[in-house]
Amino acid sequence: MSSISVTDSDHRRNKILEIIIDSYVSTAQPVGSELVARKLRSSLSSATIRNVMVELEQAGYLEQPHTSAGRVPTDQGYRFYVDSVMNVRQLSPEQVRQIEVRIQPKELDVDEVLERASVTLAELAHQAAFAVVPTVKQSTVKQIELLPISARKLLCVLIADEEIVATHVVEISGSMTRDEAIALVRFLNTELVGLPFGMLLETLERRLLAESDSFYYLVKRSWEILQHALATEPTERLFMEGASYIVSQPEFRRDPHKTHELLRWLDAEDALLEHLRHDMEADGVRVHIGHEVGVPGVDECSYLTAPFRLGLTGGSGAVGILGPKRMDYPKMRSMVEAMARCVSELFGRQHAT
Amino acid sequence: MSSISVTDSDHRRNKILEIIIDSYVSTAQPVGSELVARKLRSSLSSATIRNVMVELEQAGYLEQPHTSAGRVPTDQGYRFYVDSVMNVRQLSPEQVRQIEVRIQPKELDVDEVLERASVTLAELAHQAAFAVVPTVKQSTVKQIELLPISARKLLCVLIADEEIVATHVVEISGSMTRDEAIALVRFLNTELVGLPFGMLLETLERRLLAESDSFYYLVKRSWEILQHALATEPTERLFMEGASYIVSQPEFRRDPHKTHELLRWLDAEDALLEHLRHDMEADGVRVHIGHEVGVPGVDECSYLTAPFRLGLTGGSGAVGILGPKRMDYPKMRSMVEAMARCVSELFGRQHAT
DNA sequence: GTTAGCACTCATGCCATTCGAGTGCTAATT
DNA sequence: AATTAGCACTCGAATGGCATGAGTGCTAAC
Repeated sequence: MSSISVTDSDHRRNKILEIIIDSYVSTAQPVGSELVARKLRSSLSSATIRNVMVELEQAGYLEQPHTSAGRVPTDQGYRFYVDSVMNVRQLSPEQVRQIEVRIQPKELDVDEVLERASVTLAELAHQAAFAVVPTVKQSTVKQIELLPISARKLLCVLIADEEIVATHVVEISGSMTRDEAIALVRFLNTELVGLPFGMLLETLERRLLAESDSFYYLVKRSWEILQHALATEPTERLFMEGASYIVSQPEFRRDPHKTHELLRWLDAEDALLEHLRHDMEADGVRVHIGHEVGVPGVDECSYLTAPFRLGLTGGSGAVGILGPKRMDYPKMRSMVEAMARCVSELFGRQHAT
Repeated sequence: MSSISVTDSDHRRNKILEIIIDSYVSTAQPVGSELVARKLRSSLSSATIRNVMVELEQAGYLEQPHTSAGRVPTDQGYRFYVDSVMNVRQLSPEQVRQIEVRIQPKELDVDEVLERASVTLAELAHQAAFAVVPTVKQSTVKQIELLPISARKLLCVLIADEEIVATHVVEISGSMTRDEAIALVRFLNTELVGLPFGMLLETLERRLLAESDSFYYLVKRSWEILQHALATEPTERLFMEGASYIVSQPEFRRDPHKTHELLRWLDAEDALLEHLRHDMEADGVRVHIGHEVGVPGVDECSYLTAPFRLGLTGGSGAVGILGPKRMDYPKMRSMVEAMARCVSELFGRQHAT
């Protein structure tokens, strides 16, 4: 009996929290008890709502900008809402189809797809959107080619399983005959195919130590070339679109300093990637709210990420949305989720054929 | 006699305009006659300065935010200043060396150099900086290679004279034997080398019309492949860095709407490129001030560009700085100029070897 | 041509005031 | 025991009056 009443009152509390957050999200104004009472169909008076609101405030979910104002969700409040209160929506098949159409590339190129993905996400969500793209470095060797382009220069072409391609101009010490080049390519494509790019150098080094290797010279040359090529290859690339959506939000109009801090963070791609790297290995949508983002100046923002994988062997990446903390989480969540699925499927299907 | 007095008074007028602009640039505050009188060593009274200031105002070079405020330069005032008043500085050899060091790439890759160029420019100038990079499409064919990567897919590698490389995965209709591929590559590299990439398709089409061409099949196949490869190849790429510097300027702190408009413009890369395309063909530094930029919302900004060329045959690009109209033009000018020269030399020297 | 002197303008900052949205508390009601 | 009406209270936002002072334009004298 007591348990029933507890869940009942819990349910009501959550409902009220939901109304407050929904309202605050759409108006950016502190929410008063009167308004909640009106939105809540069950005819409770504003006084009762007020009692519940103090509970929610004591629980750390709400706060007041000042004594005579309505309530505003705290970071913890948003967190609880996202984890336990909001009802997760799904995009309609129609909306999903729209995404599919918009990310369809002219040629199946990872970069192109994910550039499109971030643009699409930004436009549909009216928020800043991003995509982290795995490069060859995260994948396994499908093919390696060397094209001589001048006396001392080679073009080293790295092709990963998902047909991600990276090219690097490598300056070689000494000269290289045509036959040598052919032998080298043959060696690379018989010995290294299927290995992760990340382990190539290590593998070759191990073979170098096993001295009497009859391929010693080939192994050494391969190592030199790949060392150069992989050194300048980034592990992932970042696309970012629609930063302008964010600064049009009232919280940033009020406080230009926040805008500056935010843009400084976005300018420093490396710092951003460092944050996103963790999310790429999660296996579902992740939400980071306000201070959770962990960057001092940007506690007014939240971001959501959804990971994807390219084929079975391929590297992993993520798409995401960045906006003010006060954002429509259910909608944003469904969007990044759908986008990640579309990207995965696009390359999964591809991989199957 | 009268001519001497005219130039004299002209000279004084310009000097006063210079002082006003310099002062406004560094403080963002309207400049009063008293302040100018103090900065101008020749002991003229503020009253005289005021008389000159009305002249300058009537000439359209200055304006007053309101009756009881100092003067502020108009767009036309900046324009006159940039064209005729400011004394052009040169960067010290030391500063130039710093730039050279910072843009030195690990491997000689156009993208890498110009990414570094825009980052460097942004950091040194404390302004947003950009670089427009020519792609293969603007250059001439040095080498073309085709690598089969699966039954129906080729990797088409386009190498331009300056060793700019572009790769495209092309899906081919029907199958292609190994011999065919070899013949095709030989054809491409004997018939097309030295031609501008922009004219390849045209050239091939002309040969197709000359029906009895013994290579008919090869020509047709080449056309198909190159058509796909070139279709998705952009003509230029844009690097943009340090947008955060701009929004920290007082004009944007005061008016968040301007910030929004500016970022919207920067978000739309295509529109931006359209603007920059003209400047790339100029043969010196170009300055666009306020409304001259031609974008309704961004009349608080100016940008400078300096073109560069990659080698002799290579495509042209530009580096530039974007900041508030109220910027240190002499300094910015010397910086973009030096940067463009460094980039040109880096590739020029390269090309010579 | 230059300058001292002066009246005039107008944005800015400051203070007092009002206004009202929203609260917390208490006592009455269900 | 939960809900609610009633009410005093708080405090930000908006308003208006007022003093301040920076900077101007004009005039008359140098």
